[in-house]
Amino acid sequence: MKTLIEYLLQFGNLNPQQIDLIAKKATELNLQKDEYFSEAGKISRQVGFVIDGITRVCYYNNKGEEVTKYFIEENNLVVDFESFDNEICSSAYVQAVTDCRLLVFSKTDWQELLDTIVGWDTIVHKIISKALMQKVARRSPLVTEDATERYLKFLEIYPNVVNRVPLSYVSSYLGITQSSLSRIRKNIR
Amino acid sequence: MKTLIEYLLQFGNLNPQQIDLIAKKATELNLQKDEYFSEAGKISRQVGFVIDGITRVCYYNNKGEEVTKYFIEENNLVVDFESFDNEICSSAYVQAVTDCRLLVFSKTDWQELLDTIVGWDTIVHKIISKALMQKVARRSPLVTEDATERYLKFLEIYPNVVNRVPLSYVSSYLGITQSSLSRIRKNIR
DNA sequence: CAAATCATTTGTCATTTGGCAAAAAGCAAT
DNA sequence: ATTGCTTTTTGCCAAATGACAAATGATTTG
Repeated sequence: MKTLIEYLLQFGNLNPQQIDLIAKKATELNLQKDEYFSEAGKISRQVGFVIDGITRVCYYNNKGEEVTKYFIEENNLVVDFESFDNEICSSAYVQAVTDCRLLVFSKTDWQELLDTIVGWDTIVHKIISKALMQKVARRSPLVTEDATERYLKFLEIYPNVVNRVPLSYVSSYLGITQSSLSRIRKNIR
Repeated sequence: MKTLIEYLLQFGNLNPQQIDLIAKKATELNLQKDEYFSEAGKISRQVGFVIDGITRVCYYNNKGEEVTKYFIEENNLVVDFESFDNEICSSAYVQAVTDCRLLVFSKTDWQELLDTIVGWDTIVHKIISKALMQKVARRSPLVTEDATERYLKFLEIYPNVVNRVPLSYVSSYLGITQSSLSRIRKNIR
C-alpha cells in the first residue's frame, strides 16, 4: 500500500484523510501466472496497481497470432483505460505473466474517489497521460530500428523483465519470430 | 474558426460567451511548405489547429536519419504536448509538409482559457488523451505487420495523405526504405 | 523550350528475417 | 535418474528488405 501512495504522490498532493480514503478502497488481488486481469470482448471494470509480478497486455492480430503489446512491471497502474473509461469492450487481454499481487479499485469505488477527492481527477489525468506518452515513446523506436537494436532497447526499457517471461512474449513484443530473437541473443553474447 | 469550434464541442459543452472568448484568442498562422511549427531543442510555446494542409512530426534517430513519427491532417490539434506542458525542450520537429493554414493560441492565451473557462481543462484532457490513444493504436500495428500490410494500413488511416506528401516521408513513417516502398507500391497495383 | 533539380522507380547483390522442422536444454513429477 | 512436457536454440532454404547506383519521371527556373 505504501508504494501505491508514494506512486500517487509523485503526481499531486494528497492529505492524510484523502490517503486514508484511497487506502480503504483498495483491495488486494492475487493473480496466478497466466490468469487474466481483464479480457478482450469484456468491459474493464477495475483499476489495478502492480505490487509484485509482471503483467502484459496482448491481443490477437488478424492472422490469429498472439501479440504482446507491452509489459507492466511492479509499481505501475494496470488498467485498460479506453475500455474502463468509455465502458466499451476491450480489444486486449491483460494477463499475469508471473504470479502477481495487485491492489485493485472497483469502478464504483474509483468513481467515488473522483467525486470525493478534490484534485483526484487531475492526478489521474496526469498518470494516464504520462503512461500514454511513455507507450508512444516506447513503441516508436520499434518501427524504425532493426531487430537487434529493438532487442537491446527492450533490455534497457525493461531491465527486469527478460529473465522472468517466456522469450515468445518478448519476440512478439519486438515483432520478430522466436528463432530470430534466439539468433540475435546468440550474436550479442 | 467554425471547424475548430465544432471540433471542440465534440469533447464537451461550451456556451456562446466561452466560444467567443476562445475565438478571440485564436490567431491565424500560415506556414509555407517545409517551414517549422516547432523545433527540436526548443520549448514549444503554442497550440495549433490545422485548418488546411498537412503537417508532420519528425525527428532524427541515432544514425542521423530523418524519421517521420506521424502526420497531422486537417481538423486536428497540433502541439508538442510534452514540451508545451512541462516547458522542456522538444525532441521533435513539427513541420508543414504542404502549405498550411493554422489557428494558433499562445501559451499565455491558452493558460488564460484554462483559468477562465470552467471545464476547459477537462476538454483539453480529453482531446490529449484521445490523441495519445490514437497514436498508440496507430503505432502498434507497425511493429508486427510486414511492410506491405503496414503500407495498406497507412492508406486506410491516412486516406488523404499519400498523394500530398513525398514518399520518402511515408517510407520513414513505415520504417522501410524508399525503394522497398516503391516495390510494394508496384506489387499492389 | 531547355536545363537543372528533385522525386520516384528499377536493377543488382548482400543481408536479414521468416517458415518449418529437428535437436538441445530446462523443468517438474515420479 | 527417468520420463514427459515445455521452452529455447539451430539448421536449412525461401522470401523480404536494405544498400547503393543508375535510370526514369516530374517540377521548377531561367
